[in-house]
Amino acid sequence: MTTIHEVARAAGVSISTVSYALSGKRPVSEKTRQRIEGAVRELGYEPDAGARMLAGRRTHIFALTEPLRADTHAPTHMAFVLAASVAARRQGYDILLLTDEQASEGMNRVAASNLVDAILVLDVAPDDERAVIARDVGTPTVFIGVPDDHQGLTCVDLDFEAAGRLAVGRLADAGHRRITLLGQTEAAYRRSNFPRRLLRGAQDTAAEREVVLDRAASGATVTEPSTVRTAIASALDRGDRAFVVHAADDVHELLLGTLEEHGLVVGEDVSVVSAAASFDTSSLRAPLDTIPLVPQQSCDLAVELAVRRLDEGAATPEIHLIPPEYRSAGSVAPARG
Amino acid sequence: MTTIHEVARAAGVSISTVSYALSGKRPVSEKTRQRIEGAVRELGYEPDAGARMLAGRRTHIFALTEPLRADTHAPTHMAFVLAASVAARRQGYDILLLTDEQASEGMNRVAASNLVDAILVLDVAPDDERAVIARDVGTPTVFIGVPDDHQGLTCVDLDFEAAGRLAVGRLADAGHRRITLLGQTEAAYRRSNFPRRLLRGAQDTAAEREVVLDRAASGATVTEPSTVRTAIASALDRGDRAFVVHAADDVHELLLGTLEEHGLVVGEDVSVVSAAASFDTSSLRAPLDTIPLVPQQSCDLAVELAVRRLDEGAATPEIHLIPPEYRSAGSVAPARG
DNA sequence: TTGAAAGCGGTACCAC
DNA sequence: GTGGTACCGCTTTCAA
Repeated sequence: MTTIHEVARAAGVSISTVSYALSGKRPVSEKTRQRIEGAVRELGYEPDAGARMLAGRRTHIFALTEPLRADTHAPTHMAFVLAASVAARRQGYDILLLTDEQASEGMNRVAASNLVDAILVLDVAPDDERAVIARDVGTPTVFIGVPDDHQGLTCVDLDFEAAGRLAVGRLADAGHRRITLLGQTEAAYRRSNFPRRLLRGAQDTAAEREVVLDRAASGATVTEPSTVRTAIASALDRGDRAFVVHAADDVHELLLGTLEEHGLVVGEDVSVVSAAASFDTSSLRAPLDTIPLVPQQSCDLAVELAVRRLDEGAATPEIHLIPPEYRSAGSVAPARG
Repeated sequence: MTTIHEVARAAGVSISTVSYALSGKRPVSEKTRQRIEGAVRELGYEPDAGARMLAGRRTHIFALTEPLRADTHAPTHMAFVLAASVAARRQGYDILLLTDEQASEGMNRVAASNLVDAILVLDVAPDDERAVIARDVGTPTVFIGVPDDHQGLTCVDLDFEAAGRLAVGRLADAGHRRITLLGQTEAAYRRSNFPRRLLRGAQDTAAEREVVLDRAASGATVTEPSTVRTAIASALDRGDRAFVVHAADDVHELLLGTLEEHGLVVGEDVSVVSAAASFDTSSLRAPLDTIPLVPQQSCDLAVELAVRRLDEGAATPEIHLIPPEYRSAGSVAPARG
């Protein structure tokens, strides 16, 4: 194992100079810096993690807690884990996983042992027990998602309410007076609060714009194709020709397939807006207007907030809602007659 | 922050006694142990991770590398990550995530900086570049999966070949002379080697037992419902009444759905065996004979091997293939006519 | 059965 | 611009 002493000797300088050359916390003459960097490369030096943690006050590790409930949508979840990991690495941090029971219990453990510099919280539930823990661990914690009681917490999330308003607003703009919100499973509305937030936004705008908002869940706990098809058929019977979809990719496929079966062309006979989808909607059979949920965006911000808190000391905890963005793809048509 | 000194003072002993009382590496009288444990609990003492890493030679962290290719099956992958995490925790280890580019690059980094005690490798490709890295990092590495060139590596995996043999064997036992293997996507056969291993086992036994083995892939890169349906219809036309399924849950559903549409009852008119499924087959519309792939089993073994290597020094690298287990559920019927 | 003390490999202060 | 060195908090010899 190469130590900083060997690097110092090889470069003919003291260990403190090596340390400063690498951290940049003190100016080092160009020449000696070059020599040090040469020695580092030649010896394949990498600072010992344990020593760095002990001497410095940074571990360069973030914890990522994820309960992984049985009904977690795996692809979306993986996208968030990946995004968090990428965001952390960009700032020089590694991710330590706290899954399952460890999601809560582990928070205290890693905080008490100074294993991590900050904690990122995924898969946030309305009554998330991690909110309580976050308030009294001394470790900076950032929620990616917003629990009902978010007092004193730092949270990052897409502004789902604004997304709901935006989706309904655009359809209302196109002249639609009846809109169906094809939403998440019923279980999701109970388990998380972001579906409700989107719904509220949609309802508010519907009321303002005086349009009727019909609702259709995509199933009880998992997507039920027959339920979805029936719900869509009913909507069409009612005369609805505008849909806001806030659901997984398979529900999108089901909607587009069912509309096709009914001989309706998206962007002509019917209008569809996909809201807060975390997957790539461009792989669907028809291009859809989208208000995307970009995991990387949330995670980048979360990491940035954590880093800022570490660098600048205590910051005001607050909710950071990312404004939704509307991407047109021609799936919204003017209402007819 | 509570340190070992404070605990020592509170218990009226020296810090070394505290250390030994907690690690158990030296006998400590019952009385003093009680006092120390009391102090620990009262002060909420948790050893500093950095100090432990530096002084001891253990970080109590395992790295978990997962490239997360675009076509990774998210639910299965998540099951493995969770299983690895649980297995590691049971032995007192935390999991550090190395995703994406870090999957390879990170291995060297965490090894050189002594951030982890061992590395677990997920989502193994036939020509996995991590095999090369594993051979020359000084850190014990265990593959969950088997790359083509596994010389000098420690690998853990289900014995897919045996699983293939077992599945075909049972169907042959039931008198079937034509069997269709409804397999993975074509991309999967290129990207991983476990589908090929299962296929080879199936083919071997088919040859031995003189049964015809037909093949049907479930799609090019992702499941294509129409492709699957067509393939099943062809198989039925050919007179095949026995299926081995080695694919994701949606393919299982498609098979069962299509058989139903054809008026065939599983366990009576047709026989179906699900091989190496990592999901819960009991939630399918019909109970299926299963040769399960249990992530927890592989991960427990992988962690055990890693721990053993740390405790006992170098061990012989070798391939550990977990014998498949056949679980009957009445979905295999005697062949007719 | 217990204690004292020498490191582990860095960081960052204090001098020069 | 550079070097010396006192820690950081724990593990583990060595001694009693």
